[in-house]
Amino acid sequence: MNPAALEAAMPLDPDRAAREARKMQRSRQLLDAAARVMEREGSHAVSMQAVADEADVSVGLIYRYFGGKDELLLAVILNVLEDFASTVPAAVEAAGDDPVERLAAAFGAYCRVIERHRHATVLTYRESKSLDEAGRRRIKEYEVETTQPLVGVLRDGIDAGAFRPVEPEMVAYNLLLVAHAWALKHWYFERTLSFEDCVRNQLSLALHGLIEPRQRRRYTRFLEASERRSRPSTVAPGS
Amino acid sequence: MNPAALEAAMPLDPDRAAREARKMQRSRQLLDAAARVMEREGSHAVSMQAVADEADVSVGLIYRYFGGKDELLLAVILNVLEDFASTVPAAVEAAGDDPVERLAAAFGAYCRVIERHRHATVLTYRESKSLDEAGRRRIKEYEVETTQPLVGVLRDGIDAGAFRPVEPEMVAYNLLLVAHAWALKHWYFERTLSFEDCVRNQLSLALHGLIEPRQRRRYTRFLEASERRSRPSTVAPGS
DNA sequence: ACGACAAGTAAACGTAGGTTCATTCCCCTG
DNA sequence: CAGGGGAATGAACCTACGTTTACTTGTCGT
Repeated sequence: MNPAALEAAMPLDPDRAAREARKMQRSRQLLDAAARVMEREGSHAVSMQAVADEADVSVGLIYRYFGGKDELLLAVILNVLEDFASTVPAAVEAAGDDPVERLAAAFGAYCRVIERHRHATVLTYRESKSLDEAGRRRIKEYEVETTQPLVGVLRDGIDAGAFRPVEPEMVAYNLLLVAHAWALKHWYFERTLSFEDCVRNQLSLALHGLIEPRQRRRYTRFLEASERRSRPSTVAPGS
Repeated sequence: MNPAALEAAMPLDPDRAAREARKMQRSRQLLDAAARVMEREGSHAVSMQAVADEADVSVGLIYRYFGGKDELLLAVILNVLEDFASTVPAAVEAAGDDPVERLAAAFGAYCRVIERHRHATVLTYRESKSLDEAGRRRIKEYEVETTQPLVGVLRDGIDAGAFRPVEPEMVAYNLLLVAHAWALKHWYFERTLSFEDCVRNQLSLALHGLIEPRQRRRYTRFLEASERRSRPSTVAPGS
């Protein structure tokens, strides 16, 4: 019997419950501190001391809540993935039945999670090396899982004739990558685009490659965003 | 007067030249060893000892050729970028005048460089933190520079009326990202795709979003690759 | 008020790994 | 053969950091 099962067996103890709650709160605090510290000094690797300082606690305390640095790191990363898992499907459901609307909602939600956890996202790429094989597997599997809403939306859209018959898994992962790009290449994109503009442009670009040509006219509002504002000069287009 | 200038002033000294050549050779050897060692034990951070062992030299020797670990890392990364800078423009030139052909050549060349240096590429994401600000800036600027061929091809294609009027910088960077994805998410893509198939699919997908609708019919050979082989089952497409 | 137990602290420890340096090796010239 | 100088070695050094642990503080029931 694991602790969780035991707790479920006796849900009445208020003392136990209160302590659990405070423990959760502390965990969150530490997690947030860890996320924040890598936001500030993005260049150095994250040291336990730095996390402790950020959270205004002592180093030793972290070890009461997390088994070690690996576990803390893993927790930060999983925290992001949980945000995907709870946010994206909800956004899709709220978007109605139209496949394009649903895809737009899913992608938008995905991007917004990234924006919320921008630095934790790059952490996934930077520090996943220091995790053991089990941790890495867990992250990979969870990441694949978070793309399932996108895959579903794409598949439905294809079956409904709104999208071209592409490989949904591949396209979904491409969308994931483009979303990650906002975190990974932030120094590049922020030079010319705001977050919202970036999302709109990327979505428009993707939809141009996805939507079945005959359906185009119904979705012009999604498709216009990525066009350049200035016309391409006076050169005659007929080559 | 720096050493290079001095050497240029007396190009006749064969002794000096021979030494320079041997020095270069050793540098390459160490660089290759560094690249290889992170290929083998991809998970751990790369230790100087490991690099030394791989190159069959002593640790101390590395410091005769590189100022320290940072410099070695930077050299490995710049080495990849140099490959882009020398390979991609050549491929574009060899591709003729057609904008789509040129883009396909540029993207293909880009991807092939990534494949050649797959592990060094993920290194760029993983370890760039341990570089100083100057090193990181250098990498960023060089990276932007390597996308210029793509930007040029896109811009020309737009002016020629072959591509839709998109933002060339953004699309170019998306292509770069999709190419990097082969290295970053190799564990995912390799499950279902060979390298060549992946490149073809990605290119096809991108072109579907790029090519001016009226020009489509001329480029069907590029556009078919990303279609699913099996028809989407017997579900009636009319929703 | 007083033990008892959880919550929290900070100094000490251990070690991995980057860097240095005294020494040895090797080749070339006189 | 001698000796000089660059190439190469690897053991010793040093620092940073993850982890442990002996200790202090706070809280609660009786």
